[in-house]
Amino acid sequence: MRIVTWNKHLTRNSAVAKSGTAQPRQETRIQKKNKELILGAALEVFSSYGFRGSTIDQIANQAGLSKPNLLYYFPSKEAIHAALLDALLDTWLDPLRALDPEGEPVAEILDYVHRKLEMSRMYPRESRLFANEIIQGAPRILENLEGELRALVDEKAAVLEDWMTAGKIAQTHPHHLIFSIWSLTQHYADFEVQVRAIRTKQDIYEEADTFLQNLFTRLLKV
Amino acid sequence: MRIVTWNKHLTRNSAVAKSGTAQPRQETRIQKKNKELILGAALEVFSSYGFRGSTIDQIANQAGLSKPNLLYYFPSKEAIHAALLDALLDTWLDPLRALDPEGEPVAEILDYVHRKLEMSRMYPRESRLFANEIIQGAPRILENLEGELRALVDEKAAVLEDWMTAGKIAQTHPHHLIFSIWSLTQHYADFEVQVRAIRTKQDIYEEADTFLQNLFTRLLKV
DNA sequence: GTAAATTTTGACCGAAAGGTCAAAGGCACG
DNA sequence: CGTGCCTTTGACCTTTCGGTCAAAATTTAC
Repeated sequence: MRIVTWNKHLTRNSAVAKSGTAQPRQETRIQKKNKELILGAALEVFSSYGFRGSTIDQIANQAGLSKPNLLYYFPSKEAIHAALLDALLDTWLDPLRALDPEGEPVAEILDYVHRKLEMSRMYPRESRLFANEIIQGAPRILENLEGELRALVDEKAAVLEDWMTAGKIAQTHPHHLIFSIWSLTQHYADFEVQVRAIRTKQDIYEEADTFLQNLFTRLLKV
Repeated sequence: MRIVTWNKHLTRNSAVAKSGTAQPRQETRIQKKNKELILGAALEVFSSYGFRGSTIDQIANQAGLSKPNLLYYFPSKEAIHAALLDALLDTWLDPLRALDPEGEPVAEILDYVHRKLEMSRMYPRESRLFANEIIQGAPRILENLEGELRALVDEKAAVLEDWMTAGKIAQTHPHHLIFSIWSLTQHYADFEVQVRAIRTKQDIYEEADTFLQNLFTRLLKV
């Protein structure tokens, strides 16, 4: 995925003026700090209100910066959003990538479920950021879904299918098996408000883990 | 849930002037037509962009009305949204209400799954309207979630628990069983773009139905 | 310590958004 | 066929929003 870093002020810096070639001068400590600050604030805001529902002022406010100052680091609201999705999309799929074709089938899948649930527990805002984006038609990441994501899923679905053919796990639809893992685990992050409105209990994720491990154990048993 | 119908023009109509009591004059045919038109358009727009991401102009445009004309029927953007959620919340829970304590346990649950999936297939926009609202913290329906919804879920969870105690279905966490049905079925509506990006196939819902029936059959088997 | 570069800010701009209003255009009914 | 209510509209108002800019403040590099 394309990394978005056209810093206005960096394109007219001394490196360019002196050498004529546009080799990006390295980030200053302030730049690094503030970009992280902004992305953190943007995650908070975008995940709560969606792209169109969020304002630059909200993000700047959350980050403790003035609006023009924020726009000094990112050229537009779009750019912040893109940078966030960009950074996230990669790490978000790590649990699925970790599914090992050489491992013990049932354990691999149960591990995947566990890791994915852990992602919901640790990074609910990230989960909601994606959820918001996808519910609203994924205008900014459709390409990635049809490209990278689809390729990865197809690859892993093939692994699952092999396991089924080999009689290591029960026959089901491999793609829908993956969908089911996503939906079940992400539900606890994306619909957290609803879950907590109904089930007022501290350790929701512990209950969920027990429930899901049992569910998939039963589903996969040959 | 409170019904929202303070039509500015109806509060100063002749019925009031003549009798002194505020008995709402019945809706004209034009009012009925246009209100439906507006709610339909609003569903389309709100479900695509969320509340804050949608504009009155978009809705008016979609409905083929001018903005002031739309605001003649509903006093504000808020009011349209409230009316939509209001009407929907009720019917959305019908499948769960239909779960019959006297029925055959496994069949009842499998039917519920089927009905819920059918809702996703027939009313994906309604599903996304809720999803948008809940992901963004459910600011407008939190009360309903903690009230009506929770009561209904608790009631049905008790039924499930009875079935488990009686050995009619396998032991699991009843609340999470309900959550799992919601998440699995709604996923196909809410994340439709993602599902279709990965699985380019016409009859996704047929596949899903087969998959889910199998999943819950296995989960519930004693 | 000073010159150059980086960072921050207040003032400002044009467009879009939610909503109002008065007046005009229809419609229904005696 | 005219009177009174219902419906529609264009013009307008205020606030919010995304973004710019020039100048001031601060850091960095020598």
